This record gives sequence, C-alpha cells and structure tokens, in this order.
Amino acid sequence: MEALDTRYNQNEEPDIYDLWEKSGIFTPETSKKRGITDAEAPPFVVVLPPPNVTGTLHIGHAFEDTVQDIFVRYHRMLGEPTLWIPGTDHAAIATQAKVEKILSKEEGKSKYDLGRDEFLKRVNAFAKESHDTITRQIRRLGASLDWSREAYTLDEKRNLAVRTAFKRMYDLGLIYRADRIVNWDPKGQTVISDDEVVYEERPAKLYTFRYSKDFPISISTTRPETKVGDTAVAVHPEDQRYKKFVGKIYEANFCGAQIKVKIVADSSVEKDFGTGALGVTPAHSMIDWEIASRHDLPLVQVIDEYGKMMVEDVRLKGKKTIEAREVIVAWLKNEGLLEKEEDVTQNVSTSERTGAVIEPLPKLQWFIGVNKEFVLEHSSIHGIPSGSKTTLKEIMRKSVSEKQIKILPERFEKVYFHWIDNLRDWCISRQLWFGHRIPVWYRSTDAHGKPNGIPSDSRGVETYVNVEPPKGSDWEQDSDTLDTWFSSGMWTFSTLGWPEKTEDLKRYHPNAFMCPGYEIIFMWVARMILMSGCLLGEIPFRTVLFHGIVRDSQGRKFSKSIGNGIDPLELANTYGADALRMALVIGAAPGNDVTFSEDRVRGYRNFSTKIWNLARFLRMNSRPEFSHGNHKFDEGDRATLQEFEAVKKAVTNHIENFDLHLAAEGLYHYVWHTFADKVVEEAKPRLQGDDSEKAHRAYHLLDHILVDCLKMLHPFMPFVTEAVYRKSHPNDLLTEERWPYIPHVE
RNA sequence: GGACGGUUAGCUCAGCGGUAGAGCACUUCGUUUACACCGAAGGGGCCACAGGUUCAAAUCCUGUACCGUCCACCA
Repeated sequence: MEALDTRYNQNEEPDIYDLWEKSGIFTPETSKKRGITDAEAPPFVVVLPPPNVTGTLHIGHAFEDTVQDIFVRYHRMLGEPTLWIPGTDHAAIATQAKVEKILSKEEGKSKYDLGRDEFLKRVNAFAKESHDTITRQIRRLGASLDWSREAYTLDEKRNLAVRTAFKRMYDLGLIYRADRIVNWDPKGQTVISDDEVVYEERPAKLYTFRYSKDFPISISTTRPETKVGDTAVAVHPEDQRYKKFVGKIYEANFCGAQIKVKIVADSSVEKDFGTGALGVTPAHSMIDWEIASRHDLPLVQVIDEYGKMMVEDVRLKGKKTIEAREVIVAWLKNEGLLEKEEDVTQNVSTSERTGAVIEPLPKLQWFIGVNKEFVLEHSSIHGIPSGSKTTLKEIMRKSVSEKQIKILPERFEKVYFHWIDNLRDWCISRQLWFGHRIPVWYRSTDAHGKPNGIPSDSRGVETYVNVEPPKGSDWEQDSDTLDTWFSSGMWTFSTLGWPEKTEDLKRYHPNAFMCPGYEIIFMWVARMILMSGCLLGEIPFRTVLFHGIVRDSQGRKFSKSIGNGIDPLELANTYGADALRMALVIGAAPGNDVTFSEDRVRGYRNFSTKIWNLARFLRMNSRPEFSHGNHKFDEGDRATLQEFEAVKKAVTNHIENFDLHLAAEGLYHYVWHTFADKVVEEAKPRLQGDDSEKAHRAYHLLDHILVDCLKMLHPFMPFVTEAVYRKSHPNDLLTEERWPYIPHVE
C-alpha cells in the first residue's frame, strides 16, 4: 500500500476533473444509462449564468459557480438525473467596449478605422480567447457541467432562436419600431435600456430665470443649455398664479435661438417645486416628451449624438453641452434674466458600461411593448389560460405571484414586483456592431413599389421582418444589433434547442433551479420570465436563489478599474479549489454580500489537510484481517453513530432549505471537532491495541463515518474528498455515490 | 421621496424566542508514532439605542440613530 504524504496538494493529484468528465456523469443520459441516477426521478436542471467573454472569471463567478455546483452535486447524489448547462455570453456592449478600448490603447485606432467586418473579427478573436480562459477556470473550480451541451449566446443555434423570437414577437405586435426619447450613450454611441442606466448623485446648480424680459413666468432648470429647445412651459392646471397664461404662445430670442413657447396646463407639474412652472424640452427629456405628446407640442432637437449643440448661433454651435451651459448662464446674467442660482444634488444618469452621462435624445428604435395585449396560445402559467389575452407584464407578475416561481430569499419578490409596476417598454435595438443583427430589412418604396404587398411606413420605406432574409438584392438589413439581454433572456430554452421541438426541451424545461446575483434580477431574471412566458407559455425555472456580491476587505466590489481583482485560479493553485469553495460558501447567508478574505481560504486549506490526514490515519491503522467480516457495533459505537445521524439530518435539511453556509459549517465542525478530535481520539487505544477484534470494530466505525463524511463533504469540497476516496476505492468515483441520508419530503 | 438590508468578541461574519457562536487574531502549555496547514486549555461581547409583547428577546413588535443597497421623469 502506498504511503500518503502528510499534506494534500491538489496540484499533485491526478486530474480528477478529467476522470469525472470522462465518466460521463455530468451528462444526465449517461449517468442514467449507467444506473447512477434513477431513470424515474424528475431531473434537476440548471443553467449556468453565462459569464461574459470580456476576459477572465473573477471571485464573484467562483462564488456563484460553487453554490450551483453544490446543489447540482447534491441532487445528483440523491439519484436525480442532473443537468447543468455551461455557456458564455457575448455581452455585446461590454465586450465591444472592451475591444474598442484595447484597440485605441494599443493601436491608436477606432472601430471606424477598421470597418465593421474587420472590427468584428477582432472582437470574435478576443471573445474566443476569453472563452477558453473562462472554461478552463470553471473546470478548475470543479463545476460539474455537461460540456457536451455547451452554448454561446451568439452561436448559430442561438442566433436562429433569436431571429425566430424576434419574428414571432413582431407578428404578435409585441415588437415595434417607434420614435421615442431614448437613453443615448454619447461615449458608446448607442442607445441603452432603462435598466442599463446607473444614477449617480452629483452636485449641480439649479438656475431660475426667464426666457426674456417680457416672458411672464420664471422657470428653473439644471440644464440651461437644453432650453434653446423649449417649446412650452407647463404649469399645474389648478395653479392660480398661472391660470391666466394657459394657452398663450410667446416668442423669444433665447441666446440667439428663436424659441416659441406655449403655456400648457399639465397635472404632472408640481406646484410647489421651484417656481411651479416647468420649461418643456420635448427632445431632451423623457418627462417633457410625455408632456409634449399630451399637448401635441413640437419637438426641437438641439443636441446631437456627440453631445454637441445643434443650434445656429455661433456662441453655441458645435459646443459641448457643459460649455454651452456656461455660455447660456453668462448670457442670462448679462441680460439680467437670471433670478436665482442654487446648489443642489442631482441624480445624473450614466451609462452602466461606459460611464458616460446619458443624453436623452429622440430616436427611431425597436421596442418590446410590455403592456400590449396579445393572445397567448399555449400556456401552462398559472392564472393565464391558453388562448387568453394577456400582456408581458402580466406574465411576469403572475409567474411569481401565483407561486409557480419561487424567489429566494423572499424579500427579493418585493423588489421584483416593484420593478414590474414601474416598467416601461424595453428598448432592444443597439447601435453596436457586436451582437445579433436585427432580422429586419428595408428598401425604399419609391424606387421599387410594393412588390410583396407589405405596406410601407410613413417614411416611404418598405419593411421586411423574418427569420431569413428576403429574396432580392435591393434589401438592406437594419444595421443595428439587439440588446445582449434579448438573447440571454432566452437562455433557459435556447440552450435546449428551441425553436426546434427537441427531446431536451420536452424533458428539461422549465429548469429546476437558477442562482444568479441579485444585481441582475431585472436585466436577466425578469427577462427570462418574459421571454419564456411569451414564446413557450411556460415559466423558465421553478426556484431562483439570489446570491450577494463578493466584496474585498474594504467592502468594495471587485473590479478591474480599482485593481483589487483576485484571480480565483491563483487562489485555487495556492490553497486548492476546495478551500476556495468552502471559504466562499461559509459565512454567506443567502442573498447577503460576502466579504472575501484570503485568511479564510487558508483556514479551509487546513481543513483539506485535516480530511487528508484522517484518511491517512485510517490507512496506517488498517490491518489485513479487517478486510473480511462485519463487526457489530457496541453500545458506545451506537451512541456515536446516533450523534452522527443527527448531523447527517441537519446537514441535509440545511441544503434542502438552501442554507449552504449552515450545512458547510455543520460538516466542518463535525468532521474536525467531533470526529477527529473526539471520536478518533477515543478510538485510538482500541484501534492500536493488541485486541484484533476490538481494533476491527473501531476501524469499522471510523471508516464508516469517514466515508459518509466524505460523501457529504463532496459537493462542497469535491477534489480532496474524491482523492481520498479513491485511495481506498481505486475503482470507484465518489461523485457517483449516493448521499448518505434521505431527505425528508414534505 | 419610496423600499430593502446591516449595526453581535480586536477583524470578518453566522445565529433570529429558551442560560452568547465560528474563522482569523491573541495568551499559556504540549519534542503524543494521522495532521504544527496539529493538539489541549484560556482571555475577550449590558448582541447600535429607546420603548413594548412574553414566564423567557440578540432573536418578535414600535420608534430613533448611523452605515449600505436598490428603485423613482421634482424640472
């Protein structure tokens, strides 16, 4: 028998992950065929939240993947056919921005210097490299994914799914194109959705002034430069101060711009704020645009896509908004129109990815209507019968309110419902090059008439929407791409082969479980419910467990810009992946943020060593005669076993309740401070004494408990436990063993 | 302006109705043949504050104060 080193070193063990992968156990069909999981048991299906191909995994991914792997391995050990689907996300805006940055830094070029095709080649090469790194990292952490089903949000199959979805939702009237005020990111040169806007509090000045000397009402604004685009002043209908002006139109020369301002009454105006009168700039404010559409006011765009002024006056033309603001304030002062200047804190909208200040602009974009009624042909969603009229909002709400989807921790339900209540139509088109191209084609009608009988829109453009391009060479495809979350939203079923009617889809959808971070509850989780509900008439998953954010010792998020990133692989190399996993799981109550410290990892590395040495101790005390014959346990042994039974039950219950931190901690304490420190110590005299019979019994007891502990530790610490197990069971895999306690089913 | 979370040992955090817990750090001891990435023993907390419910509260309720997060079109 080979002697074991006193320390466990994952790097020196044979490639255990390779053994698992080759055994086929990560593929449910194989494990079922081999009889490792029950053919009849309902499958436990999970999709990995696909990491963005923007570089490498960070510690947060390691946390997320560990949590999922623990559940997946646990359920597999319960005998359930288990499918955990791996994949990566093209993350359109994030990846494109990243490559643009590299391009500019390393070659001093912009994407326009390369052109669309060449630029996309670069992005794809970058994505490929990231993908390879990421999948290597995921394996190194031990994630038991079915690699035979790996997917990418931008591969062929997913592209077909996306085009099909777009077409169907267009036909249902849910996807439409319209002119709206949208969130324009001047740095990224694209529109973004409301959910990609991040609000930042910044100090600002609130200016109160009149447009001109003879204008009867003063207004307040933090953005005087937009006021050259004002077409109205709105007041509250019951505001006695202004009632007499309603309906009147005033003209003024405002810093060189001729403006025509109508006084309108709108109940959205707060009487008590500022002067109680609101300067309406329909082209550069969401709220103003809405007021304008209610009162049929004209729209004057004064800021362009680069955040520069579009007015003719030389003092302003081509100036950036901030510069224009100074010019206008100086002009107001000069003219004696400025009445007040106050310091305020303002909520500035910025772009999540580029950090740029959002410029609301009027643009023609594609949207998904969340309040639009449509007929849901086939539905298994509680409260929405097949063939009934519904809306996407209702689908999203009912899926959760009818308890078909369980959100954990429960407090996030409230967050989810609140989001739905405030939800507006989802802008899905992006002026990015990297992503799913919108499956819409145009040609102008004046040259070609209407050969397909498709009505042209008011712009004199014929529009063709379909999964495949139209015949004929005079069509031009929409140059925009789709919001990356459009394809992510379909992830639970696009990974299973939709729109084909595959066996996988039948068997594995809805998924059983999902474990994303709470920061993507809207961007991703809600969109999955929307997409799945709309296209399949099904919920995407039954349980979603939100996890918190992993933060550094100062409570900051890990991010490349701060430079506090820790490479999970480096930690895994130093301390072992098992130690890293334990450190991430213990102390992390569901949904709570975790402060990460390397000390903890070190502590659990020591625990790995402890497990290793427990096994080593047993080997050293094994005698040839132990290999045959069973031995009855005596009373003391039975008490020990009874205590152990309680631990098994507690650990199992904790996992069933999604309290992994409690399960892991319970195991840790039992193994170290009860089993090693007490049970083993007390058995030593018997084990090492001359009485072979007694020794055998002691050995038998310790071996029995150790093996069961290894099984229970396995989901948490798969590598050491497998390594140790294989020393005594060279022909078996611990991964294929059954969980040693049957959970109580309610 | 709303909602949610946090406030427990020096540090990081569990516990969430029954006499205060873990890891790390700290002190003392230990040249024991599984393990020093070890063992034994120990110090250290009016569980943010104020009320209330209860036989019993860190744990439930109500307020307050800080810290944090998310949401919101007061210009």
